[in-house]
Amino acid sequence: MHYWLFKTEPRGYSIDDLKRDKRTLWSGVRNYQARNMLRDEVKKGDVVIFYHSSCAVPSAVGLAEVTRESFPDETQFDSESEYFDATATKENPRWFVVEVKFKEKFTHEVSLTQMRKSPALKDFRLLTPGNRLSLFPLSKKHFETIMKLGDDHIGIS
DNA sequence: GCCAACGTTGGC
DNA sequence: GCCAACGTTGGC
Repeated sequence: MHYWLFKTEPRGYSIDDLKRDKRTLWSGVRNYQARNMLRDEVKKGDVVIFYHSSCAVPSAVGLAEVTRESFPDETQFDSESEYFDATATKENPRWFVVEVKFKEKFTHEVSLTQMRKSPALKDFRLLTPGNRLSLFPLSKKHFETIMKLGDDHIGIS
């Protein structure tokens, strides 16, 4: 079992949207490094931290679980879609999706600022300059540290 | 809106 | 294969 962080812009698709939908296909990934991980390494049962980016308070906001491993992203074949890719074919698809289901929305979100302050997250990928990958794996240690930052906040606010 | 840090594209 | 130009991401 592996841990992942998936970035999303809440204006586009938020943890509340996932909570409402229960399940969703993680479509629209159009970066080769992210694609390769999505296609080859994200496995059923893996745990996903949902991260809101490009918003007022960038934060880890909840958890999801992978319920289906990679298969072709239909949006690449849809000329109406913003994710359409004219070079992709059904026989040779270029982009992939996984399915995730909602697990929980954090009572206390863990902000990027909060994470930067944690010594245990010094080498966390999200915090390294220029990190632009929309998804990446994280260690159990980092996962547990983030969960603890949320727990520790209880009673302080 | 600014800008750093990328990734992608395309001419050569 | 190099690299300049351009586009995108995403925090601030």
